[in-house]
Amino acid sequence: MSCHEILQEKGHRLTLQRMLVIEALHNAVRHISAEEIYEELHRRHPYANISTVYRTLELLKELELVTETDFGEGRVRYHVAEKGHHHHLVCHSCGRVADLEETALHPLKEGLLDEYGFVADLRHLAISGRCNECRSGHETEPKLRY
Amino acid sequence: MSCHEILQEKGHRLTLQRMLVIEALHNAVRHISAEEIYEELHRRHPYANISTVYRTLELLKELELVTETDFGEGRVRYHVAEKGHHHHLVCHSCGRVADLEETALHPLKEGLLDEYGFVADLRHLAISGRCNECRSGHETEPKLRY
DNA sequence: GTTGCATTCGCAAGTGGTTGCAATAATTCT
DNA sequence: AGAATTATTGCAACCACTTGCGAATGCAAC
Ligand SMILES: [Mn+2]
Ligand SMILES: [Mn+2]
Ligand SMILES: [Zn+2]
Ligand SMILES: [Zn+2]
Repeated sequence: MSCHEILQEKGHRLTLQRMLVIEALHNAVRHISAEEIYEELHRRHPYANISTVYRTLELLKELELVTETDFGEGRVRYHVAEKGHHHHLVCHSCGRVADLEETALHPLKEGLLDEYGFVADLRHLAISGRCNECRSGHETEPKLRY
Repeated sequence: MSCHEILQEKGHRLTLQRMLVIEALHNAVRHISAEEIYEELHRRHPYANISTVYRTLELLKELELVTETDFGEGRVRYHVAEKGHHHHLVCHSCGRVADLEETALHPLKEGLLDEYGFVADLRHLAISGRCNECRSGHETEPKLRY
């Protein structure tokens, strides 16, 4: 079911602002920031305010329609949930961002459940560290791809 | 070796401001915020500015003398590394904060190293989710203990 | 269509944290 | 000790994000 439908079904209004935020999220190639979403929104609706972007993102997060990920940039990035749940390995040395299957964290999730009865909420995580390329001395140019 | 000694050894100056920040960190019972550190600093050095607190914390993080943890409060908390490295389970339902042995994340760390050659930097993590008490319906009063 | 009510929005102010810059303080050199 | 050099600080402005509030909007009842 689409974001639009879920929003309406739960009794939220499908305003132009919200539709444009959702569209920006869907059009994003990878992970998009609030500021980038706002740029899209502002182009087509100049009176819109960035606080509406943040409020819409908050709502979409609550409904689990988007995930929020902190890549350590000083700003956070968003991704529509229906495009898939994966995690990331962020190298603090070269800046490279690698994808990590969601299943890579299943053992941890199960361990916390078995030993602590704790249901961990691990979605769209960014784990920082040092990547294989940097460790083996092949210092390549940092290519940030969020 | 103490924070003071390591700081000086690496050629950093041991100013009154820095000593008071370090003292506040050491006196803290659990995890202390920048604002709380600043209150201590300001009491004994009224001209000091909070940006000095942030800059000192930044320096101590780089030297791996303190760890930073985001408990999801909207502000971040600090802990001197020599008091021990543990992680936390934060319940988003009741607010309870439980300690998690560092070893609980060792399997993940090893898995990432073996399969991706990635050396993950997992220190003083806060994992959010739903705790055992909340899951079993015994809704107790939320006791935040950072 | 008009009225009434709840939701959403724009705006401005606030929060936690960072940064550029000029003044100050510590360290090194003479 | 005094001068030159460098690190550190205080201050103000800024950044990402949040929030209170009054105005606008959407929606349902008449
Ligand atoms: Mn992703
Ligand atoms: Mn801790
Ligand atoms: Zn790397
Ligand atoms: Zn709980």
